[in-house]
Amino acid sequence: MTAIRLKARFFERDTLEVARALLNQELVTRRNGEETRGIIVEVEAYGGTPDPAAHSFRGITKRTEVMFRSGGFVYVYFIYGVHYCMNVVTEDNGVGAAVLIRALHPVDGLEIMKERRRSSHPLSLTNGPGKLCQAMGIDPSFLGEFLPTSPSIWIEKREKLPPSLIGVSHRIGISKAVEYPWRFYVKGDPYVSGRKSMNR
DNA sequence: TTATGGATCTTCT
DNA sequence: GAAGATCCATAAA
Repeated sequence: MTAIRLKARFFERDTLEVARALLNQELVTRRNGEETRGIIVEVEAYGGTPDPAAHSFRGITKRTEVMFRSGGFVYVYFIYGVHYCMNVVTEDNGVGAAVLIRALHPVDGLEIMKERRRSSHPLSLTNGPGKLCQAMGIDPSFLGEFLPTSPSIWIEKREKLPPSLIGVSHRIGISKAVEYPWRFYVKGDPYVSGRKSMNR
């Protein structure tokens, strides 16, 4: 079966729909001919409807400009002076919504990931937003890339995950609008972020 | 095994 | 000047 890249249409939808649909899709990056691949197993939705926790809440700024583009662009930001996090922009031009990729299940390029992450335990390669960016080589040079056409980053289509396998919870690491059930993850996947023992 | 604090920088107040 | 969509090392129990 040939791999098909997700098109702009996929991302130009309701943010919560896109968030759920992104689970089980395959994220690919290519840097210097080195390819890394991982299945998306955990995401969070931001923006769309009024969302005080989203970077776009206060309107367009230099930092959040990309988030207001049409669906399919890549929004990368630097956080806590240490880590990068990656989002996929959703909905139409001017909305200001995105889906944060929180965890991947690595499937290809494991050796490259281990080098970039300086070895460490296999399970902690991509089980968190900062970690997966490091493992996939995602940095500010990916900011503003367009997934449907970019030569360095894209998402390949896989089977849609049945609702029974999708877990839902509140978002992690924020202090506003904490109660929104906008975090989605693949039930039972060992790469979902969180403390090692919390995998029931 | 769980809890706590440091790292370190961009953006907005 | 302060806080933030995090991670990891270290300390305590």
